Amino acid sequence: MNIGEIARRAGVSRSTVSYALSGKRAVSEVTRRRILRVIDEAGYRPNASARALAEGRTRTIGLVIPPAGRRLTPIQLGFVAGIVAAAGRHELDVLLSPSGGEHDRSFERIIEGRRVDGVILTEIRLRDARAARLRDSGVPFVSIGHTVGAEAGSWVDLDYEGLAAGCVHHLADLGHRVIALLNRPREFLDSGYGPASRALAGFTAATAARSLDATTVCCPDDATAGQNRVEDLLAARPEITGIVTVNEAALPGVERALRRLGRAVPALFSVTGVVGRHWAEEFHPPLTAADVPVEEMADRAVELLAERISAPAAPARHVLLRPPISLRASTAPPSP
Amino acid sequence: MNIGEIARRAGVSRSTVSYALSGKRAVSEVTRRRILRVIDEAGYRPNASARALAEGRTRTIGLVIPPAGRRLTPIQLGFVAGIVAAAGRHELDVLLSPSGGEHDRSFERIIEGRRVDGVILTEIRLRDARAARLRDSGVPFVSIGHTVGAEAGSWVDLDYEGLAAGCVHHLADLGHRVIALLNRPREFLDSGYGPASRALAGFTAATAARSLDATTVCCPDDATAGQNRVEDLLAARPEITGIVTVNEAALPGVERALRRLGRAVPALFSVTGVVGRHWAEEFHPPLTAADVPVEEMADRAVELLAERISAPAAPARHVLLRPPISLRASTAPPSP
DNA sequence: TTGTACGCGTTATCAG
DNA sequence: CTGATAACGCGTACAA
Repeated sequence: MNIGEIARRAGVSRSTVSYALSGKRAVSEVTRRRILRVIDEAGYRPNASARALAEGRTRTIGLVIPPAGRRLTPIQLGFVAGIVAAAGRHELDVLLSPSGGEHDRSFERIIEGRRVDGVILTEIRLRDARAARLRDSGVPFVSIGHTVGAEAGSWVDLDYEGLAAGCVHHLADLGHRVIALLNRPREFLDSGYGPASRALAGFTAATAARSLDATTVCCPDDATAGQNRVEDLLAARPEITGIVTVNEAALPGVERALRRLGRAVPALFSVTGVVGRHWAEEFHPPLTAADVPVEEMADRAVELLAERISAPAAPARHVLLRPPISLRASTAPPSP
Repeated sequence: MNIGEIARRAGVSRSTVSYALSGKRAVSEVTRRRILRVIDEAGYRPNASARALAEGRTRTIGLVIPPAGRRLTPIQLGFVAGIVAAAGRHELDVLLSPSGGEHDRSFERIIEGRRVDGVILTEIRLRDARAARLRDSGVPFVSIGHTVGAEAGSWVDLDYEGLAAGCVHHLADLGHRVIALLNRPREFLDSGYGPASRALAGFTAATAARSLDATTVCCPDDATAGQNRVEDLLAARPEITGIVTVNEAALPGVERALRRLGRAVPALFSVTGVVGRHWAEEFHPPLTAADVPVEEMADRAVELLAERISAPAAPARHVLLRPPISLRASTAPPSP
């Protein structure tokens, strides 16, 4: 069933059928009703490919995520779910592209074939080949996360610098004097991954401002590494009384390490940081932390992208979110 | 840049350009080279929408996942990542549709607009409105998971019945006489969710066959619930020496409950089951369990779908996987 | 208020 | 071996 057949059955031209459906041109009420009845009887739906071709837009956005090899974290999963939901509210479908490096097949297919009206990039790096590619090709895009010098593109990000500093101040206010930062993996820091480097900057600046004794350590994104790092850290520096972490995947290991070392939380040891709400709630005791507002970030990213698609010439917009630290039960004054 | 312009610059017809690219008709070497050079210079890429229209296929598959409200488990995330990767190997893109209930916007958009050549359904239910809808509309589909009476469609599934039985036999062989099944949430069982009901059936049959004292309990998909369920279970029936679980999200809670109750694993208590490898490895001690072969299931699902797309009339195929139980460190003979 | 023509890429067909 | 043409299916600028 196609629009021509509907037109034939309704005794009108194809354009009249199209206008009756879109309302972009006046169609007499009688004609419109007749057309709609025929459409209803025939169960006609416009073909998306033909529509995309004629309109010059696909009503689809691309969502670029790290390839399957690198394990997706629950936060990234949250972005995917949130973006798909938000896109649905804008009547947009989502094409998933697992692309990391330079010339990625699925990424190229999507861009070159103009399969999408815009792209959302996640896990953006300092020099991001995908962002450069999108700029060159003129496809509107928004990134979740930003890098310095990326002012040209729109982005949504978390103020890791301010949040890490906020955590430091919280611990300092409670009376902690010797604290540590449990950061993301070393490679992430080295490759200029924003959250890792900005958390480090915020932590360093705030501990200096409060004259705290500060240690920082990188940690792979898994529980075993988290356990090892914390055990090593407290063996080397037993005087540490609190940890700020931005590595949520390490949390179960942090919990285990502290238990094994007899550092009861929060009586003898405080833990805080920036993590997904799920992880904060699963921690024992529940973690006092800035919850990553995954859904809000996804919403804003889609919103920004929808804007850039409809007005590509408008100036880029930047959204830097700074959620509050949710007081739960993992921080307290240090034991004397 | 379009194919007509390429044809003009190369001094050939549009069809020759197309044939030179696809190889579906012989084109002289000289002409072909000239065309390819022009294409290269102009940076021409066929428009995917126009190609989809002409070919009558989109080179895209739909992946239907539970909506964002219901938390996605790491296994589901694994399916998404695995399917996207496998689809990429078939030169297929993936359109994500978070759809659960009856009339879901994004699902309808995808099906009615013929935006996809086929669909992969996950989290399939006993009477699945989406499966019925796909059957009616004639869109090829494959489901991950199956229900009785769904013989008409192709599917890939895990033999939860055999796997649960295998876990029971493993515990029975070690000498356990009183064991329990920690199942998925009660609503899942009630709504005819296959893995939950088949695990229950396999567990029940095997414990009966081995004359074991068996208890079964449902458990919401989270750690806190897991802890509560296990604590309640062992308070009511302290003689239980082993647990079979198909609820991976509950595992961190299971670990906590056993520790609190002083049931050292595996010396005093055994734990086994069917869970994603990641969860098995994060458990302390590492969990002896049948690892859900997420990647293989994703591969097979895409493969089956590719077959159904190319030969829709061919009979449906069913793949029932039964991975081995990986011996790690969480089971041992019961203490005397 | 309605109809016509165009654009997009692939492919079958007919004609060289 | 190559070219020309039409059809696929839609939205929409433009003409009537």
